[in-house]
Amino acid sequence: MRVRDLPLSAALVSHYESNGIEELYPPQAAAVEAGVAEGGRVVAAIPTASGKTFIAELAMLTAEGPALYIVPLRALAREKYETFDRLPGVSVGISTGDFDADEAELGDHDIVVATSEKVDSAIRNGAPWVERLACVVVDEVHLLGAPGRGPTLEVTLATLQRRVPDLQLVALSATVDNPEVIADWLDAALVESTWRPVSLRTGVYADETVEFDDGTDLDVVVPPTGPNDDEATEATVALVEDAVETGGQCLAFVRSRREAEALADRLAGEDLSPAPALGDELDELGGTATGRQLSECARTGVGFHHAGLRSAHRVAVENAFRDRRLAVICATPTLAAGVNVPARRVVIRDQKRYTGDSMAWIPVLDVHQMCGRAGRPHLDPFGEAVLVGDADTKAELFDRYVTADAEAVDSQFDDPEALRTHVLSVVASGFADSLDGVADVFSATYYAHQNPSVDLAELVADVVSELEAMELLDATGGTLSATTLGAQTSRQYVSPTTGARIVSGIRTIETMADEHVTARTALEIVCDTPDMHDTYLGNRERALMYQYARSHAAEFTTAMHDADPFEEWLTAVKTARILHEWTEGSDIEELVERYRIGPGDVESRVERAEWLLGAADALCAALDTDVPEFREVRALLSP
DNA sequence: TCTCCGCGTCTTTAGACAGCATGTC
DNA sequence: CTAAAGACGCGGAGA
Repeated sequence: MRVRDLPLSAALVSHYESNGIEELYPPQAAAVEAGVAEGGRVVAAIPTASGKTFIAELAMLTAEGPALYIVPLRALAREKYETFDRLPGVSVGISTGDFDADEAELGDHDIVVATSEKVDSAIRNGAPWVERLACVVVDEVHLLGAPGRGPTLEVTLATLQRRVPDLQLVALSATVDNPEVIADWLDAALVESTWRPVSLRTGVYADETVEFDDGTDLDVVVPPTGPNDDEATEATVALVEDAVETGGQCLAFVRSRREAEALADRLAGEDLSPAPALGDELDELGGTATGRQLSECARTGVGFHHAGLRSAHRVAVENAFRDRRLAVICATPTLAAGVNVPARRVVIRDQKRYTGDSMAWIPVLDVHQMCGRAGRPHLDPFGEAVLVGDADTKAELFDRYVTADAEAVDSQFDDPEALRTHVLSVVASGFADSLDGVADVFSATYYAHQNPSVDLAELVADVVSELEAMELLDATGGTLSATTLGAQTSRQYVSPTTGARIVSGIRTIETMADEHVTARTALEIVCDTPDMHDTYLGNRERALMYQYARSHAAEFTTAMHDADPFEEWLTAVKTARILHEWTEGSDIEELVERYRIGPGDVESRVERAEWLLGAADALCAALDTDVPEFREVRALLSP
């Protein structure tokens, strides 16, 4: 099947042909046969880089009306926006939390790219463009199974389907174990394939040999390891060097941020592919110890990448790798699911990760996503993924990751926090005003599809009484309605728990002496909510933080003897302290040194605090009171 | 007396979505 | 079902 045979305009056909796309890949042809270009609903469970984007474009370009492309990450939204924006005669809009697009004109575009939360929020707040959609494409639908964010996606899709009856839905998934269940839920045809444009061989390293799944072998010379050398690290170094020496780029995945940096330092000593100019450019992005370490490594062609990096540094590393100025990136799993950064070879040194109480195997799906980064279409003759093991683990790694299928995608909707959030939002946005009404909305979720025997009304009833106790919902006379607080909580897009915590904080403030209400008070409230990320509190800092908490006890809305659990509250105090020092003029470098967090962590917490302080201000209005500190601190956060 | 090494113990551990309203130029 | 590696600190041996 050829591009020119598709129902596309001449301009589009020549755009594709001039980019070397003439003949459809087999999965793309299968999607066309399943009807993507004629308004048909399709779920495509196919590997990364096998032409998913083209399938999406086909659906959106042939749909008779505006299209929405839903992604899980802002960085991905920007990447797709740029891709779609290159299509001739197509107007593209973008809507994410950090990107201020003018809402009013969103409906005028042919394609809108948005994160799933942004779409959820738009639906809740009655954005008019939602009703006019003809086509919705969901990227990475397998995230339906992600705790925390999966429920948002399934409610969003359930609501979209109800509000726009003839909507064309196209869902793109990684290869998972139960794509047919997702397809069945969405009433879509399933296209399943493992075909890739660049062949990929996956193997396990042990004893100086990589044994691949296609029966081939690769010998690697690993210099004898000294007493202080880690065997897996030395093997990783050898595998990386081998890839670079034969003209390929390499991604190395490790367990933690610190190890990503350590491996980069180790590889920098090998002087693989000098790029001094890149080091200078990175230096210009501003100095923190992490930034300087990065630029030093980059001079030798080695980069590292993790969420502790400021986003400007992350983007610079991704771009430098794409431009082939970096030969290697040592990364945590950030790079596995983010923007497109393909390499000739992927080396996965660590396959276990700390999960809060013990070391657990990384999910098969995650490892497959990392492996999927191997092989650049049009640039590499093949891709290789290597799991580093040893004689003892080789067989297990093969069974667990090379031969095995990825996990099934299971709904996480019955998580209490998710249920509270969505019951509140359904009522607050006026989609239902009774138990049965809410249950009816939920009957279209993936959860209901997977658990047909669960009594949704019963599930909802429990949640409703919780929300009543939190003063967010009113259920008198059997009719459900959101209280002013509940409406504001839903509109501000904070979780019910966060809303209730802020409200109780505001009430405590009203009982406090004026001189005790300070910036610290506002920050303590906002940092003590589940919507603010925790900041690790080290053992050594604990005593100091305890002292700090005591000396400012009068300013906090939580009495120390009431804090429960105390450790969690002390963690919130640490975050509040960091943010407070930020508002007082400390720069990232000082904070990073003082509190042992990454530059990127400071950045992300400042961002969230802005959002939550805004929500707190809005909740004040709903309570008919005013705490100017919320606005004042917020203004100080963003210089 | 200073330095360095060996060894036992302590510390730390991936990622990252989201809001708004009202008037004014 | 399930931890593991690096940093740190201390004591002792050697220069």
